[in-house]
Amino acid sequence: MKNKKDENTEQKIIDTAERLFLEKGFAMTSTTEIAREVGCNQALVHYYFRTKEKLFEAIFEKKIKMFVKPFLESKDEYKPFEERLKNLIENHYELIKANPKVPFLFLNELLTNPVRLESLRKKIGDLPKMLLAKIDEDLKTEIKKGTIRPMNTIDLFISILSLNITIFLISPVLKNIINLSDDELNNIIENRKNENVLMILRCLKP
Amino acid sequence: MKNKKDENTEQKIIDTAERLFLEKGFAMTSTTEIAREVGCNQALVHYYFRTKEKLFEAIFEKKIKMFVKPFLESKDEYKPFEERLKNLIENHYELIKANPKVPFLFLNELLTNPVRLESLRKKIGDLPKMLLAKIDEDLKTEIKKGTIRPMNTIDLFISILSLNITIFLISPVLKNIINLSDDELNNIIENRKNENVLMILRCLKP
DNA sequence: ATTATCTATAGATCTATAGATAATGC
DNA sequence: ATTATCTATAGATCTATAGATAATGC
Repeated sequence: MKNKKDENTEQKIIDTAERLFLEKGFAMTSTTEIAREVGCNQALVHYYFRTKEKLFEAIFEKKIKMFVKPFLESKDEYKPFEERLKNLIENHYELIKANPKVPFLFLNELLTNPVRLESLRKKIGDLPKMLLAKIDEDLKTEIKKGTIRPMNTIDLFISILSLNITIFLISPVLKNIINLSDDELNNIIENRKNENVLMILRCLKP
Repeated sequence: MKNKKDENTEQKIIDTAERLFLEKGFAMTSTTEIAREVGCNQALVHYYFRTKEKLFEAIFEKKIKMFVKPFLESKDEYKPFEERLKNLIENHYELIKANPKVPFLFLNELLTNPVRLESLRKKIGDLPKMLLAKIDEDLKTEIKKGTIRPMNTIDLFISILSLNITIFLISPVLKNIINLSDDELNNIIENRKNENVLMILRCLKP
């Protein structure tokens, strides 16, 4: 699993760094440790990526793109609002499920490093506002029609994000503290997608 | 604000350490930095607390107790289930609102340091399971009565936690990325308590 | 020739402690 | 006398680079 046999060293470094950064964050991962796990010497990590910061940024940016991309490819535009919303929630959930440690990485690095937050803002610019505005339009139309209770788009957004990310943020802690088996945890995770959709759709009702 | 004039040095060290640990986590805060901000030399931090780890643990434990305590003092037992639940959500929300950086501290330290997670588990033991069991009893009764749809207690718990913590976890990021003013952010935070109660109560309906 | 890998090391932390000196309490 | 504070320093990292050597591509 870890070593696709003929992976070159540069790729091995990226993969190992990604794994360690996701596990422990930037600050707690040293280039020495990355090199040790790759099985090369520490200087080689710097040969390929010059600095630990640049190595991290390459990985961080890849993850950001992975999480932004699906929201740019908007489809289903002809379907009714509720169905589009359901798809949005489910796709978002599946994306996180496939990358369960990414939410913590984003949170950790954006909260502890103001420079990183600032550079993210510069990179994505108005994108979040535009996406929100798009949903806002839809929502306002539905509210006018009376099919949805009056509410702010930002609140809807926060509700979805809250429900979708938290289970993945806390699952290692939950597993340990409540003493859950792998199966029990998987059941919970499996079940939550529907639970989240249900909660959001119900909360929209007038 | 920062210096209650005649605070002694030991207390100043605790307060400063708490502030820095909450801001940047254990790993990214050095005893050198704590001392610098306190205005003493670095050796003094170790004089009072011997190790950085012990200093952190003192603070961490205080925060854990602060968050566990309200759930041990269960009152309102005569009131109807929905009202008790509403109070629980609101009290939990207010507690986090008063300590908005604590959720990140817990998450960060419990996820990146397995030893800390293990020692927390040992300390609080069966408590979480017992609290869940208590809610479970209530919930089962209500489900039997038909006042609440069939659902798992753990899912209810996760929903509440998700909705209550996330806004505080993400607010610095949100503020920057969506470019919110302090007032706008405060409005959102003010509004979410009701929003969360509404969502949870609605999701319980049969 | 060029690229990949290694050894060695400078320079910057950081934690923790030893031992000296100043302040305080009796 | 005891407690609080300081200076100095050992020892352990860690990042980044210089310069040597091995492997590869033409």
